Amino acid sequence: MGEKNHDIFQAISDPTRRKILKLLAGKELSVTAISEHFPMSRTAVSKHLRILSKSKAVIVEKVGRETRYQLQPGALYEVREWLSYFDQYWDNKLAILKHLVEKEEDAANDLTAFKHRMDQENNKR
Amino acid sequence: MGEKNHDIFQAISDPTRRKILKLLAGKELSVTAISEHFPMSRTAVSKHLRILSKSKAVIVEKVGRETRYQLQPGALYEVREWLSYFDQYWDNKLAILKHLVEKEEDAANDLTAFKHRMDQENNKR
DNA sequence: ATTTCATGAAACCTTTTGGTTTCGTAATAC
DNA sequence: GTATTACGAAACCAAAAGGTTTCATGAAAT
Repeated sequence: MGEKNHDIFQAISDPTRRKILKLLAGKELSVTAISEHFPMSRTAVSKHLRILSKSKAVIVEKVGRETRYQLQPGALYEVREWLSYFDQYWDNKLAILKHLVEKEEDAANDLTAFKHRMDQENNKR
Repeated sequence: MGEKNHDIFQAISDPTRRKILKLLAGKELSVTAISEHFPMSRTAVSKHLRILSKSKAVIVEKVGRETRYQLQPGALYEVREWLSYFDQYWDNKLAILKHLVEKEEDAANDLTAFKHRMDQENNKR
């Protein structure tokens, strides 16, 4: 399986991996704990986790004899960024609007806050 | 190549296909026109187009002897939706900031542009 | 009518992907 | 100390992905 794969798009292209990411949302889980949710071998799940790890979508932490995986949502930023390019071409304006109203108002505020912090970061350099 | 593939995540996992989608943003293009942008055969590009078509990310229109492809951004909604699930875990602002810093100014500019679009959308309401 | 152009279908090839089973090893439990 | 647990590495495999070349066909141009 891909050893040099750092591509987040590739990482989330597999349904099993997408499911793993959702599983890890909020809680840190061990390999065995994760693999219990899937009808495949632990080893197979472990490989998926490696791929997710290479793409920085999760981070690894060794705790005793377990390997705990944790979600790192920041890696999804690249996808979000790519998607946003198409915002202007989105023909289904109602869909966008609905989305914005329901889910992205908070995000907008967060982004504003970021912008501020970014500016501060930039000024330091 | 995948004959029964309807998965938009799979469709956008390939960099060539992502580039094609950007190419098609705004303008309708023929197979030959599209393939001129890539270092591979026209046939290969044609296959990518079929995959994009199966995932509904583009629509086909026959015009005389050419086949014109057109972006259908609505297909990306599923991805957007999936991503939005992680919004709540994104409040790990340091992670995002880290990403931004790593990506330097470009990301910052993109963020600004994003913010702008958000404001515009919000003003419409 | 003939040639040229735009394209898809088919056959083919190599690499990658997603899975398996087996085995080794380090940490914990007994 | 021995057994058990948690895991990864390795070898292997079938299928899918991504590309190629060749050929057939329909539309447009000459």
